[in-house]
Amino acid sequence: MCREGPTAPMVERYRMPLMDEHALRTEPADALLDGLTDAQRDAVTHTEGPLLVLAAAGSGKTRVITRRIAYLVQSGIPPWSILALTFTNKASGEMRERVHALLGDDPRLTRGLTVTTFHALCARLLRRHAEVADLPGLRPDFAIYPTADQTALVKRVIKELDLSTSNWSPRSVLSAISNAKNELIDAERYRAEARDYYSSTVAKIYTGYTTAMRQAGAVDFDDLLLLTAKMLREKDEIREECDRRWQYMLIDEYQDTNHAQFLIASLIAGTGGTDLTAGLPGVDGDEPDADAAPNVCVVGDPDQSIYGWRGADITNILEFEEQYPGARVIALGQNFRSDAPILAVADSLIRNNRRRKHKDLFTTRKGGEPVLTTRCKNEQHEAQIVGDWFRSLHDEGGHGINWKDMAVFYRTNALSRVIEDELRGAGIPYVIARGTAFYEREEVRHVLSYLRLIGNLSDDVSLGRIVNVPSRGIGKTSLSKIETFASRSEMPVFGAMRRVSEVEGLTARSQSAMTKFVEMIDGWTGSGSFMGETVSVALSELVQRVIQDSGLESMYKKQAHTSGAESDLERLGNLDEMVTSAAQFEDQYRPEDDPAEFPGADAMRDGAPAVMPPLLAMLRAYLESVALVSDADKVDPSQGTVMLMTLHAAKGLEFPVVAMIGMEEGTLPHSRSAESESQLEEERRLCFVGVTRAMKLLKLTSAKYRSVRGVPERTIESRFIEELGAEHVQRTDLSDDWDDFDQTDDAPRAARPRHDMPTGTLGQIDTTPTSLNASAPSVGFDFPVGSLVRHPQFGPGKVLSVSRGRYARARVKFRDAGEKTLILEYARLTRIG
DNA sequence: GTTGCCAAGTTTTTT
DNA sequence: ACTTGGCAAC
Repeated sequence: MCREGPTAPMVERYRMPLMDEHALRTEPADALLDGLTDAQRDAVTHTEGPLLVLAAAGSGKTRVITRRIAYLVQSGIPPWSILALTFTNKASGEMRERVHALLGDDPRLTRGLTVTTFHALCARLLRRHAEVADLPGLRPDFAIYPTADQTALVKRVIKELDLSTSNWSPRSVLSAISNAKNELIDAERYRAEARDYYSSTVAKIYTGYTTAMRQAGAVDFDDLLLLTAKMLREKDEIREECDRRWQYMLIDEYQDTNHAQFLIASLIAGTGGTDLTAGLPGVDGDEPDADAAPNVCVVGDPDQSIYGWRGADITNILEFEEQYPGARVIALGQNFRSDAPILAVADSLIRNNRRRKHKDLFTTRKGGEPVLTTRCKNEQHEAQIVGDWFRSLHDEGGHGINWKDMAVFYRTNALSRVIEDELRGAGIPYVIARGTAFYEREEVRHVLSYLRLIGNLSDDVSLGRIVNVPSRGIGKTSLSKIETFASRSEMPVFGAMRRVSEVEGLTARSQSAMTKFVEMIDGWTGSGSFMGETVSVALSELVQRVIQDSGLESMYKKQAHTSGAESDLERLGNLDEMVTSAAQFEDQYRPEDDPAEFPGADAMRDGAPAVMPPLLAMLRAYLESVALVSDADKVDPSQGTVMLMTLHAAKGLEFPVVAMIGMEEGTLPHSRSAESESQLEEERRLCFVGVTRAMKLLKLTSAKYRSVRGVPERTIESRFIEELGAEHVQRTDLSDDWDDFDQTDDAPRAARPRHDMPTGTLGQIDTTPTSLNASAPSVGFDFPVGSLVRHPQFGPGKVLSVSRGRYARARVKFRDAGEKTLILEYARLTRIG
């Protein structure tokens, strides 16, 4: 994507010599093109020049993308010159895996291949170049603050400006700031452009927030994009390095890119679209000519654009052809996923969007079941209808459907609760795709704050969160004294604690408490040495020590003991899960996969990474990966359980059986989208995404009464139900059928076996949470490795490993439900065979 | 400095 | 319904 001269075609300049050098195959294997439609084949083999692939739902998009990458490599393109960008870690992980599977084991074919998310790429680039990027206050060891910390910080800033947090709600201010950042407007420009009282106040908060973030050595999600765009724009040598390296670029879900992402992609691609970069230093404003047109391939579907609220700019995809004149456009319209009735219904629905390029959805598949819609009495009834439906599909003699082939989608997370209750009661195993929720739990956030502080001792926000958790005698007053001292002497709070004796007005008691705190942290870091450069102390060990030494574990144990509450035991389980997650990270951590590692460039660099102790490097990488997880990342269809998720999280997935609940005005479309036609259209696309996930069976339900914050409210059926058309829809109305409801509520349900074990939940797919039961068997049951066991929920399985101790865990591979880690004390395992 | 209780606001979706 | 923050008692 270099534009060195208009005469020499890219192919010759870059491809030929490299082919010799690597002695790779010159003819891509035909296998890569097997079984593709003509359109798919075109998309795979179009390697040079800009390409837009309009991939309708279910049109085999992933297949095309992965084969295209493999095809490039087999054509002799060096893998390290290929950059594939996605939005979620899950998507990038899958893509990487599938490409590797296509290319086989030869490391020459995959070395340096960059498949990652926008945010992860930006994080790596920023770390690598922080020192030379001239971004004020940005240090290479920055932390990435999740929403909770952003809110805390913004709140502090608002208070410091003597504004009231009720007039200036941190949430809305933060969203204003976020919107600005997505438009690449930094605090300075925001202030310059502020005209009214509101925006000039937000400008002040924005400025204060940015300063506070940098002081804490942190950035937020939006900063990753904003700062990277800025860096690439202003630093010619950095931009050119990227430009030179990544000759072939691929962007998935292009309809979801926002302005910042668009610019980053354009800058790396090497031709920033004339209007965007005109006048910027280092970028000439020439019309991109045909030879210099970058090899950028974007894949997306405007009908699946559902992130407008996050700044996604649908015009990026609609105007791709204008940005890159001469771009090839390939439409993938044939659907390989859904039966005809589902597709027909989806098409009928999406035709109601006026701002849209129509494209035909078609399938050659015949037959299929009609789409079912059911109007229910209330949300409990609705949940029961769904549960019963799943149960009957599963139990159907001989050819029942596996739980893992069923899913429930809903507009808002709050709707999951009733479904959970129902499925749990009906003994149907389920898992909620809620990746972020795990990391937002109080106890998990505490551990992460400790870890962040360890990874970056100037992270004052993290310090503030845990310095007195559990209570260790460093309360508000002494903390504010040390904070004042710290800001006066311009050092981090933790540094100030080292010099606690110089701080005036501290009691001897709090002085010694602080000294003890410093010693504890130093103990974990080996006083900053992180056990040196060679000894690799396991990350999970560090996490374990933090959990124990900090007193967090005993704090929750004590609470669990006194309260006996389920939530406290859950917390202990989650602490354990932290150790497991760190161990998992260790296993898959490969520092050489860092996309910011440029081949050949290492010798030139003198940054921190080279001297960083391995444990510290791993810790930081771990924290980064944790900061960037999403709901969608946690969806694992191999589980033998029903999946529950939001419509947003459902994008990119498919299930034979789908239930969409809450099909009501105000829920879907959501009431907050009532303001404008374009928001309504986005809701319709959201519905469209849900419908097109279904392969065989689809049921949409609504409740006549739904309780909002405890108050039952009468609802109106969603307009989208009507828009599905009548031809392929079978409607059922059970909302007035009180007698029947009473019956089904009591008799059949009572007769049905009830299982009181909670099912996998709590955000972590791989964890089986504890169930609390007074009559839980005491530990001491013997489950040797290899023994066969039965779990009331997950059925038969085999023990893979057992740990000893108070919360002894067993790793069990279930026949139907996959591998799970169970806490023996609560898991009610029985031995069989 | 710590703990516990009551009032208030809160919910759309997520990297 | 459920968390969060402020305030009073210990």
